[in-house]
Amino acid sequence: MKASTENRNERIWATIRDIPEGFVASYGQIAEIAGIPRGARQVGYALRHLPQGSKVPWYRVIQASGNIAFAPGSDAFKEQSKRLKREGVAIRSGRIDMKKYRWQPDLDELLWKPTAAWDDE
DNA sequence: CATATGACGACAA
DNA sequence: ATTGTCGCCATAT
Repeated sequence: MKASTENRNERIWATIRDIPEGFVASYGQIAEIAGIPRGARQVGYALRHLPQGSKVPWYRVIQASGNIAFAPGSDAFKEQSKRLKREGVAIRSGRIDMKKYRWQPDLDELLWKPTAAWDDE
């Protein structure tokens, strides 16, 4: 099987699982922490392939611009907005204030999961 | 091996 | 603030 591929997605999902409630992260940010610099689109790919019923907080991942990746008005868009608001993340005109809600992992936090940030081999 | 695709991102007009 | 272009990276055909 494609072990490398699955590992990549696993890493991405694991990283997303670390986003604390009430905060969000951009696709690029997740990619970087997961060890795939410039791999924002890969995060999108991984999310799109999320197994049903997974507990990964996919809705905490948004575009770097603060926008939700889904088309405004779409069901997915509504669902994501709903979940975020429920956690206390304010959405103004379909946009989120990154300055305020962007997840900023601490060094300590990263040290707890070294494999997520420093796996190069 | 060549193209097309996409839950992205940075930047120029 | 908006919109269009081009760059990126792994997959799918």
